[in-house]
Amino acid sequence: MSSSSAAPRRGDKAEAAATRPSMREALIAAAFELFLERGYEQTTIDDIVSLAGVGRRSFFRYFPSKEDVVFPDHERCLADMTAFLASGTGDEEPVRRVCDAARMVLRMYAENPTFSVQRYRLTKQVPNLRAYELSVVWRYERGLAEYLRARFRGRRDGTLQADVIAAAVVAAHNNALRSWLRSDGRLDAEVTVDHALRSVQSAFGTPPPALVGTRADDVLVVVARRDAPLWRVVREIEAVRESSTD
Amino acid sequence: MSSSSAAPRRGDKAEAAATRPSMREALIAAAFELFLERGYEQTTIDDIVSLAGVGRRSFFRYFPSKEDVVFPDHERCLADMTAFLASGTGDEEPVRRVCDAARMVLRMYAENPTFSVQRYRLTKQVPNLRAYELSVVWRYERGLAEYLRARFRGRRDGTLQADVIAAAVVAAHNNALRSWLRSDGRLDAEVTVDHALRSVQSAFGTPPPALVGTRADDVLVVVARRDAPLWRVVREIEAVRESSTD
DNA sequence: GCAAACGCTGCACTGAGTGCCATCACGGGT
DNA sequence: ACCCGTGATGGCACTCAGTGCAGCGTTTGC
Repeated sequence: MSSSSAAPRRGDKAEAAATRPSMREALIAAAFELFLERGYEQTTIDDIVSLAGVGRRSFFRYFPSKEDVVFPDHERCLADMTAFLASGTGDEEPVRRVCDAARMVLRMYAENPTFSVQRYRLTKQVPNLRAYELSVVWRYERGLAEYLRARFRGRRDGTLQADVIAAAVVAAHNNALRSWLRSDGRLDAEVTVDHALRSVQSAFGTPPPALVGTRADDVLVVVARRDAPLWRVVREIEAVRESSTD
Repeated sequence: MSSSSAAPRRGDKAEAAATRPSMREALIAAAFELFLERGYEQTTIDDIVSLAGVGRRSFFRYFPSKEDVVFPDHERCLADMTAFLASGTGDEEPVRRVCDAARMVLRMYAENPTFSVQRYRLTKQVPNLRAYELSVVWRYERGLAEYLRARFRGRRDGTLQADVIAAAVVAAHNNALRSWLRSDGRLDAEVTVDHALRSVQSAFGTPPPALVGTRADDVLVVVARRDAPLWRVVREIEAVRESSTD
């Protein structure tokens, strides 16, 4: 969604509320038209505003910098994600929660496949845009990390765990996202990201149920319910190993 | 090492090879003097070059952008790290190897504590520099990920695992690095980073040994050597579960 | 109908970054 | 000793992103 979905019909005053930022949309459309035609760096702000038929100063009213026009929806998405994380009751499984937050972000990409692919190709070859994207991704990662830090408060190495898990979730998400963007429609975004996140979730998740761990000399014997979450098993193994080996 | 360690004595022609870029050092010194005195954004290139007593054009001969002068040593460090990763025989434990690479980077920070702390304070409050630092960190992360991808070639979800582990290593490294930079000398850099990396290493390490997994009805029985890397155990469990439950 | 507010525009200015050419120091060759 | 090629430097002019300011037209509230 975001950028190009809303048609920029103008004139009617009743639509002002719904189509308020028609100028914004026009600028985005003009910018991408030129970026795709002659490249990002070969396009100046003047080119964009003259194609959109607006004043140069207006561009910077809607976008603080030239890079921002390429990521028009991330500000809102980031706010959505933060709101989602804050909306919890506090007793959810933290790792699952941040994975769900990542899935939200993916959904935003998946809503506008063609736009996302175009932007991907653009950012892939323009160092400036790549750098900007990194700072965007960093803010997502900070959002996840802050949430986890709060949830892990008091836990040993809580902030370390939080930062590492946030980074792993973002990396998995991006890996899957890029696979999908490169696949040209042959992959399903949700499935791809689910798979990637599941591997992170199983590595770091720390859910509920039961399991028994026993140690005999230099062999470890574990008996677990087949439906036990993998990570619970791992934690039990860890506990047994540390109580003995250390 | 890096910036300010080499004394910029000039004149002797025999030293030309060793002290070649004395101008580079002068520019870095002038830049930091002004950055610390009046701030990064309040300092123009003209201010720097006039303090250093050189022509404006020469600045851009040594630094492609204003941001680069803040990170004068990363280019070399990145090359060192890449060379280190490439220098292996190929039979090292991959995760340990990338952790060692991260330790190399830390050592570069630790060699110039005061410089590193100054830069940290600068980048923390200048968004522009923060963004630039992200792109630097990203290149380190890509270096690690590329190495792991090569080592994991053929493994199921190899690139995914590689990206996630690289991200986790970088996150752990940065978490520890920042703790150290904030600690004002009260922490030991090596110890702090070692601790952080060890937690990642134990979570993702996948070294040598053996393990047996068996399934009986709705119960899973796992027998593993006590020194088996945790992750290897998890992978076996995963394999058994998927082959049955799916 | 008026006034305050808001959105849009143009203009002039700063500062980063680049291309081009003149200059100068140096080392090698004659 | 002289000349010349090379490379490092400096100066100049230019493009372009981004900002502050002032003017102006439209909308909105009273």
